[in-house]
Amino acid sequence: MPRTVLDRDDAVRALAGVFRRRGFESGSLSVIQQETGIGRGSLYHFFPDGKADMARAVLAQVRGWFDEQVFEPLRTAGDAGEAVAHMTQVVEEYFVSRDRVCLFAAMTLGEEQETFAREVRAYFADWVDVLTGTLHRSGISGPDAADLAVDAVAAIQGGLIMTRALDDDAVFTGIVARTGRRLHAALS
Amino acid sequence: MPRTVLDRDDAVRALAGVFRRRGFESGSLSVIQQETGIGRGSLYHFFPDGKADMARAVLAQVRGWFDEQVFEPLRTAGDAGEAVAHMTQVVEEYFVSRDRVCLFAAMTLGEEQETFAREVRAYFADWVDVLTGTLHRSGISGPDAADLAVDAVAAIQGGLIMTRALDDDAVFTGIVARTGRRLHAALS
DNA sequence: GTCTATAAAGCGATAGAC
DNA sequence: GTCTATCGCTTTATAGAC
Repeated sequence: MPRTVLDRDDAVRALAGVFRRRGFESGSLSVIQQETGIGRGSLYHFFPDGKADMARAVLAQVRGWFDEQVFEPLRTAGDAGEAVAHMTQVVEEYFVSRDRVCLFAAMTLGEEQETFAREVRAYFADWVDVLTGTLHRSGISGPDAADLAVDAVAAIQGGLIMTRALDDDAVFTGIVARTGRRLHAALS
Repeated sequence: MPRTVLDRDDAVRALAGVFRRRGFESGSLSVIQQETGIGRGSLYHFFPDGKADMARAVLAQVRGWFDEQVFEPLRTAGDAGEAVAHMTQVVEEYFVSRDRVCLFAAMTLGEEQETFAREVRAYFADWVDVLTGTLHRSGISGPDAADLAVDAVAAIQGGLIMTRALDDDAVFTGIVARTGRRLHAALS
């Protein structure tokens, strides 16, 4: 028996995978144990409050990734067109390589909705706000920029649903490409 | 104690409400019993195979509603502009009055994904196909019509996620309005 | 930090009376 | 068609050895 010793970050990454594949409710501790190879003891050592702690940690890790890779580049971008191109590229890679599931979107359904309402709202509000800012700084009016930003984030999220439903990655990549094109057209 | 006697359709409607509010996995039989007022006995009388039967029945009822109210009007429409306006109007009313949850979209996550993959795929594929047909018949090229249709359905689904996440109905109604406008612009 | 055993509660599903 | 009682199983969470 290997009895591997790992740190909390490894556990969080493994948990994120399980939650994406099985959902938060369905991903029982037995399943988590099997699919991650982490025993009950370790799980409760890292996450004393159980599943709620695990979900919190996973969401925080996703949030951190978006802060670094998506939100901050949009905030500090010189050229809005490049920033939008960068956003669509990294977002597409991110979701395609992670089972086409957005864990924050998943948290808008079911019981866990209320538990993580604050974090979920902040994630989407910040994404929209920071994209609105990028568009606005390059000359688009406030209201137009806000509409374009909401529509873009919604398109990406809807694209994830459609690509899972139709079981076809091209649906998502097509939607992301056209979303980028629409933003680009508004910038010129 | 009332001991109300009801038929299967009443039960299906009540179940749909519970599944929209709590999710399919979280909606346990105890919760279903409490929130619908239907006892375990009645539930298993109407749905002998248990929760899977209940989910199947609820999805079938939603599918029937969309066939009548959305898909068929799009198929038989004379004027594409009117048909699109009708679609956006009834779809907006439907989801706003039903907790901003699309049960088919909810079924693209978690365990139940595989169980209902066929029905989920058919729902979204038919919606996209029938809308593509409406746009194509009014002169839009095949590929363009298909892209517009996928984008429109994705926008609506993404709009539901965003409106739940931001807890603001105006987000959904705004997205639906602009989606209708975009389709309308393509038709002129 | 990891393991196993186990407690306590909740789950879906069934049986049989009414 | 509805009710209640109950079975068997799985769940989350804990305890204590290593």
